Amino acid sequence: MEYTFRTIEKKWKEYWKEHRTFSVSNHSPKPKYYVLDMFPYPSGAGLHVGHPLGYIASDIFARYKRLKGFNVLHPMGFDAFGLPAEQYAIETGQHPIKTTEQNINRYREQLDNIGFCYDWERAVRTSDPSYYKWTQWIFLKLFHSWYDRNTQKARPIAELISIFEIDGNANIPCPADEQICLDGNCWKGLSVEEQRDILMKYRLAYLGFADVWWCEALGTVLANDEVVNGVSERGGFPVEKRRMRQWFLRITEYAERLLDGLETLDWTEAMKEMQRNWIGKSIGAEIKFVVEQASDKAITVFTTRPDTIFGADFLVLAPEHSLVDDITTPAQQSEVNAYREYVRTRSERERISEVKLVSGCFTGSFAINPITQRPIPIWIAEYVLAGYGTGAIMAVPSGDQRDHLFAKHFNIPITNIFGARYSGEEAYMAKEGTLENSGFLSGIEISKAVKMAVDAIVEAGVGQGKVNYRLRDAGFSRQRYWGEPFPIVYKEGIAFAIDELSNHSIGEQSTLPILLPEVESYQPASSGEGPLANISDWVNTPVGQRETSTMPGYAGSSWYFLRYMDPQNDHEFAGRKATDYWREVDVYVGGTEHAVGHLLYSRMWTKALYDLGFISFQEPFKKLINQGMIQGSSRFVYRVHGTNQFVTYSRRNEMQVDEIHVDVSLVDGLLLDQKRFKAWRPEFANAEFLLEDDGSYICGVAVEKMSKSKYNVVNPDDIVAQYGADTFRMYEMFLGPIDVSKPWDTKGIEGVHRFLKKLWRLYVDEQKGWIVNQELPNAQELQVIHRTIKKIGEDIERFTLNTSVSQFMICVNELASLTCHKQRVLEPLAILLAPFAPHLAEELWQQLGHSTSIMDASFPDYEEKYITENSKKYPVAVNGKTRVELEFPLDMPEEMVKQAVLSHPIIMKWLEGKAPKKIIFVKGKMINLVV
RNA sequence: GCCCAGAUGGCGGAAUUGGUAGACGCGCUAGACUCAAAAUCUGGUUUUCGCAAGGGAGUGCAGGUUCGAUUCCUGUUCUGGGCACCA
Repeated sequence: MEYTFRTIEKKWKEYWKEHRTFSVSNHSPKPKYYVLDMFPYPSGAGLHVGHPLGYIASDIFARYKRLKGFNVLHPMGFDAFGLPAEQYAIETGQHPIKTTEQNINRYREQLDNIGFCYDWERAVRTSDPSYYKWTQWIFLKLFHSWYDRNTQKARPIAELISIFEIDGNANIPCPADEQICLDGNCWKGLSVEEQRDILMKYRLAYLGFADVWWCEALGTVLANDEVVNGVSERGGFPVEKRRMRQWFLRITEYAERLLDGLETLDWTEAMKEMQRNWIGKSIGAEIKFVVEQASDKAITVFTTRPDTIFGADFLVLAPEHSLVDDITTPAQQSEVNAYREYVRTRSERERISEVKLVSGCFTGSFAINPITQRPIPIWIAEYVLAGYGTGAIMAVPSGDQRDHLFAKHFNIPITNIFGARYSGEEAYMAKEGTLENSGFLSGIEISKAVKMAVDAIVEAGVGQGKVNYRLRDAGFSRQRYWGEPFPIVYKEGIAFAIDELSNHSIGEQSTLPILLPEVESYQPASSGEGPLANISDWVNTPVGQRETSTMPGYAGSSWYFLRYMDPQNDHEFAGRKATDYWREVDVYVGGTEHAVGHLLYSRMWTKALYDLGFISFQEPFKKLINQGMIQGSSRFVYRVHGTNQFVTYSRRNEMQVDEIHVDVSLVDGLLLDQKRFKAWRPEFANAEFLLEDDGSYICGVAVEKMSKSKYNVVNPDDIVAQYGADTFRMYEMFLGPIDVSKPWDTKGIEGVHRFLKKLWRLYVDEQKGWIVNQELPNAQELQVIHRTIKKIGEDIERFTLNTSVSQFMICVNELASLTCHKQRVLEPLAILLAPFAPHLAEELWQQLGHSTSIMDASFPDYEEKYITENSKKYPVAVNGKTRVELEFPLDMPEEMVKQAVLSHPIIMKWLEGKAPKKIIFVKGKMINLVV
């Protein structure tokens, strides 16, 4: 009997489905374990072999945990809202619901093909009204909440109103505008409009303004992705920034907790570091500079180096800064206007990464340095961003390279406050040494001067110490169709949540979910609003207009892990019993590209839901496993320029050639199938070949991203059809460590396939059939299997699954050479294999005489006594170079070992009669003689 | 530009805590079985000098620490990911 993987895999897939083997209950006496994959966006291209890498790893882990006695939640779903589906709709007129449905079905088939143990009964898709109802619901909770800095938690906005009615905002500074100051009476005297305006400045989901890419020619707002080299990707039209009213999430209030929470997480240090840098906490000071010509106007700068205030030679404002208009002198007005026009065409990335080109513009005004009383010029420049700090800096050219380049370029005189350490050529950026030429700070160590400077600033009443975060509030509006509609209606321009208005007054669509309406066209509205603005029946309600933006992609993905816990619940986003049972995700597997987006937003949503009392934990993902990418391995043919002749790899330099991607399926290793190549595309039908001496055509190779256009995409379905899902799963793991990128090479899969066939032959003989016997294993066999049990268990715990596959190979090679067919060895081996090659393991398990799924077996324990060796073959080195291997019992006294080593002829030869200076003996490791 | 990773044979990779560099597999190669092929099995395979025994070099590059460095430190080059509206 051969290893007939097709029959076996089909049989067990049907068995699992029929017996609901992977259906998970929220009630179990077993301890819980939650294993989650980052859910996919179902693109039209389907899955390629790179996508399932992480899914296979987490599937192995989930199955392992189940064998270890846990009740394992391992769900999958789809992040189904997004730009590509909408783009496709614009191009083809097909409704995103339809194309998304098709794509999801395709993904589902491809995933099922690989034999994952997902509980599909729990599947979610973010574009389902039954799902986005709760995305909208959470948005409303954020809208109805504010962040209490005193208790460091979110609270209902109703409680804020109660406080305002008594004390005003005396103890609750406004996060959006610290100038706002009111007492209880003052609050009560405000109009509803004024009150709501102030409340908006406290809400966790709030309306503000942000710059978006506007493309006049396309009449639409573009995503960063759709802007390439300063023009629209579609059509190449000019784009510019336009300020629009947008929803935001006040994630900045959570900055400190997001930072602190990292300490409790089992994530890689690199991942935590990226989040820390993104949050970007910096400690410094805000300093107020009064404008010389208009003493009622002041510019507040944020600096991390208040100690350098004596070296401040000019101020730089972001070109968008609200004071620019006020301070620009008539003489400079046209230059300032022109410069601001230019900046509107620049992306933030370009603005901050530009190093060669220094640009800026003088406003004509001067500001008074509040400590030195010296007037200094006020400039605007693109390297200062409106959204960071106060949108204004004090430039210290002798202490900051950026400022230094600027001063040199515009011939602004530089004050040296570092003496000889400032070269005049480059700024002195180090925070060591003493300050000079700095008034009362002269001669003071920089480390001490920072605090002294802040004290002086506070004393002078011109500023204060300040902690600043690079983190910005998260833009939450998209001028798009394919996303969650907002449950918001504008009544005379004021935003109301639908639950603040009576059902009657809004008319239809007055309760959650606010359904995404059908549209005629996916083109944006003329105003720059999204396509929803075109549906006047939907937009207009008896009380006012609905919000026409939709929510961004990360809305649905910020909380989906909670929905899996209780996916059918139609009166809560997830029942408290369910969330209390499953709690946070124990292991989350996904790519590092989500390091700061999705992973930060999910953390914030979790904290907000925790604060508001809806869940009992405040971090969503306890342990994070990063998964690398599988790259494509492209193949090239070389066409002689201007002809239809193709020259083989080794001769390509003999003539002028064009390198052309050739479909990898037409190539076996490097060998081109010439016949199929001719049939591939009409223009190659009459191709002629200039071949190697042996008549073969050898292709060129490059490792690139897997993509359709490079003809290097490998579909898992094809691999599964040819080798089986079990081989595919093990091969993906065998390729290398989970977290690094590596190229796909179909050729290599045969080794893994051979291994599974070899393993099969331990159990089944081609002629005799089932050959497992009941003999007792000997010491060697016990050592092999117990070593394997140990290694596989440790590897899975550490997610080093590539070495597990190696260990399986070693184990099978050894058992084969021992001709071991003993049930007591092969039964535990089948269980070890179950997470990796589940179909095959089930088949073996059944034939071993079991009537239930192998998933209900227990992972075997190893016994140290079968593994331990009592002697060690020591490498013996002289001066670090290994000269001989000598075997000694592990319990042999050190002195005796040394004696034996010294009297060994090879060692004596290397010692040349000299006595070694030192003998290093590391028990169980090595011996080194130093001469 | 900034932040975070990575670099080891012809290829994917192993070396878990500073202790035999190249496990395991691919590829290549020699052989067994076969009329032949497939499948399977056995041996060889970092490189260099050498008939061999044996020696030299070697983990991107340049230094350093150490009895000993793929592993730690400093600098540097290249590649990948992210940089706030791709998901």
